[in-house]
Amino acid sequence: MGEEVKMSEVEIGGEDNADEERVMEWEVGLPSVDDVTPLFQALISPELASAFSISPEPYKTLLDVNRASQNTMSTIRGSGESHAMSSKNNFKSFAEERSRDPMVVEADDEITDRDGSGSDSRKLRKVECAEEADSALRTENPMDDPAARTLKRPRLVWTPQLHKRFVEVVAHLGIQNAVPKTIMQLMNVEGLTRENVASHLQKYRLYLKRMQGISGDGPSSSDQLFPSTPVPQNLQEGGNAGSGVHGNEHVGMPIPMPYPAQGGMISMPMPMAVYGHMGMQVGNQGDGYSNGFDRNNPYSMMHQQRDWSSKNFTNSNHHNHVASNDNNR
DNA sequence: GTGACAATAT
DNA sequence: CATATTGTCA
Repeated sequence: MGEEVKMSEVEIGGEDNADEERVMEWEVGLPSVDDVTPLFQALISPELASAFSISPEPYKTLLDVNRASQNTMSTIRGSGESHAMSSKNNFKSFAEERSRDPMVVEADDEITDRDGSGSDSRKLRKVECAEEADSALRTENPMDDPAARTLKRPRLVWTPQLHKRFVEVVAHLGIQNAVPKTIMQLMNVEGLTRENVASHLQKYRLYLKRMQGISGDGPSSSDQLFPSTPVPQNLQEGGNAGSGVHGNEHVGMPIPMPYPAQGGMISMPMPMAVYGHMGMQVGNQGDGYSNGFDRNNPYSMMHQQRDWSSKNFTNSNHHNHVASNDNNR
């Protein structure tokens, strides 16, 4: 009890950084397949990756961890709410201004080489700095343990990539076999809990139900089940950690992903496709294959609600929720 | 005040 | 495991 009252998030008003309004309806925003088709282009060809022997997840070096934790500020909104706010609202201004500004083109961040050497001058960068500092303030506590396990983990944000992964897995399992536990395992995304999946699955099912109920324009009309996951082209593939090379640590390849995919994308896709912002975390930039979500930290996004349908640009700063790359499974 | 998400409880 | 409820944010 004490002061769980949020200090002044409302009065700040800066919270509206990017999510102006959520349009909802996943289908919305998904143009016709025709529209998206031409846009097709893989960020990095799997073969190319293989050719270069790019490893998805070689190993977690101390450096990585360190870096990750550094960038992994995350506003742990579950536990400590009070302290964080004060300094946060400071850079909030930037966020607000930026997001409101329609011509925010400079947001185009290149993930190519940004180890933070000396190319920081963007406002965004500044924001990051602020966040960083902020997190530092909170994080400098005695517990040096990078894992921060027992702490409540931040709210999971289902990024398009993550969702895509989810859908794929469900598709492969078949709706009938798609149960939280299995899905979670197949997704093989560390940090993802069964609860997370269950919750999302619930929503997903609702979505499916809604779809077939209404309209009937479903893929197969009476046949329930869902879309073959058209999977948006841009983020398509690549997200999969296992490019075939070196099996993952344990468990090994989760999903073979046999499925057709681009060959016959049907219809009724998911919403999360078009929007290409992503200010993904860091941590694996060196790997060279940073494309989609990291199989290690599903939480790499900004704060909480999604703007998937909204403006895609806005790279956003939001807060970074993140939960270190650790999990207590 | 409403809607939506994710988390949590049943 | 599925569903219902709650909490939080925009």
